[in-house]
Amino acid sequence: MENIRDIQIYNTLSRRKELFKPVVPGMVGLYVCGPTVYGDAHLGHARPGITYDVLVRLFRHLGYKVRYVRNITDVGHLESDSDNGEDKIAKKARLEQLEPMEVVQYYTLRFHEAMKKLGNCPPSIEPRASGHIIEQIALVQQILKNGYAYESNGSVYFDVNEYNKRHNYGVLSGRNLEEMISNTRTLDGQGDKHSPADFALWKKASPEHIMRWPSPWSDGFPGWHLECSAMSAKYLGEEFDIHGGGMDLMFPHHECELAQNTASRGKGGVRYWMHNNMITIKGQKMGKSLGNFITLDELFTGNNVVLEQAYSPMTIRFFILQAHYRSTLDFSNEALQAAEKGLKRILQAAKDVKGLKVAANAPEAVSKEVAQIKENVYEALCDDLNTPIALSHLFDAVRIVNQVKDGKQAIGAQEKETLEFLLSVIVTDVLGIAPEQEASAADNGVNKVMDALVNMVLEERKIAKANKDWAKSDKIRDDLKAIGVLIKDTKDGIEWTLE
RNA sequence: GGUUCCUUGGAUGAGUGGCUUAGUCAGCGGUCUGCAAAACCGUGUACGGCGGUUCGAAUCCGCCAGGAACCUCCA
Repeated sequence: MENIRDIQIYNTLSRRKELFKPVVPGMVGLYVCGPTVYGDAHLGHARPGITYDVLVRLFRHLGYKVRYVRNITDVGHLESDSDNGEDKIAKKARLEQLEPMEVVQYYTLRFHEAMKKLGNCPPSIEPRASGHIIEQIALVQQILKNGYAYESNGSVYFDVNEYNKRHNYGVLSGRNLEEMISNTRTLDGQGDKHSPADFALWKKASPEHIMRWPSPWSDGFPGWHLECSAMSAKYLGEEFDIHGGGMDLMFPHHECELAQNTASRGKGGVRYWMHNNMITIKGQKMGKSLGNFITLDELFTGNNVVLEQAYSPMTIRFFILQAHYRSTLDFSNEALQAAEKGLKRILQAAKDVKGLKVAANAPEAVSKEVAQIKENVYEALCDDLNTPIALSHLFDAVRIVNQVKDGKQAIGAQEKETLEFLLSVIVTDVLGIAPEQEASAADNGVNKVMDALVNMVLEERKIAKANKDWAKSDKIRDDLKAIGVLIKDTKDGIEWTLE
């Protein structure tokens, strides 16, 4: 456990990096917008999952106590903001002839599974919108009471113009209200709204709408933006540290959330807004609208025409960590394949570092370099979560490990300890990069038998080699390779790994 | 149309006034090896174009070109 040190975080509100100062010393409250569960998670969903996971891991590593809240949106998220916009969950349920909550349950479990495979820690609290209707109604009442909302035909809308008289609607996303209104695409009227910029806090349900709850205004359902305001305040308090999410949520979702917070309790409630950038494919955003997304399951199995092969969850994680979270990251087979090899290299070194021989004393240059690498890694991570730079320094550590392994460099016990720390604690605990979980065969004895068999075959090969029977020796190597056993002849003997 | 952002070598992707202009992958040369694999060492005409500011710019400013995101749902 390291001591708490300064962390810089880029705050969307100020558009610059700021020194992180928690509301309560030593504690971090983090709220991240989770998925709307009406479909399988795709590569794009992996990004916030991994980004905020590393943030949480870093804070914890540095000694902070973190409460990580990530919601599940299971109601209120409409296909469009027009009056006939259908609820995403309800639509899926109708199409599949399922109960909406069956849809929610199914995709929530699939989401959890994918996040787990990617090595993400589960959130401390994972609240659902449908479980917080009471809190959301109370929030609407408070906003009404404060004069920033109006009821219209059973629905309640946020009065953006009224709000903007005293506050600034648009601070977060950097736009101004007049421009927004003048640029609003003309829909066929605006229904019950007073202004096109207004957004729904509560919507009256049409007769066929199944997901509905009683409220003072109508049987209906909460607006999409409401859940995050209600649940973040409930679990993290009216003022908390960090709110994260994808850049595409900045407007309108986060802008509205901020307005709701301010309208109900007089302050925005969030100290640092963090936004991760998008994953692109051929330069375009991967997303539902363009239909150009690849689901995580497809990536893990290779089952998608654009994929040349399957990519392991850790490869995906490594791929994402090799780019800074505020940059776009372009998907391609080539890039994933590069990530796969880089990952393998770092994991191999993480394994090798444990067996390194230690010299009585190390050259001063190496000693200094190793210490410097550790410092550099921390500096990068604490500089707005610069994982690509942190990884580049970790590869310096990898190089030293390999040099020592090859007998071309000497290190002392102290250096070895630091290298081990970097490649286990930092790589595994902080970045969450761990060797892939072996198949479930791990404990049923199959592995023991496998070990014994491979070793027997290798013994044969050793004899062949001793007799300079290269044909036989190579055949054994090729045959083993065909079933996925890779052989390396090293000066310390033969090593083998499963592909 | 409005707002904002981006354009770095073969691919990916950091950096952001000068310092060695990361790293990963690929390529090339070498070491090691029976060969291979791995590893190590060496190796890269890179900063969209044109101007300007500056002693000095890929980094700041302006214009141009190309691309993207948001403005409707999206992580």
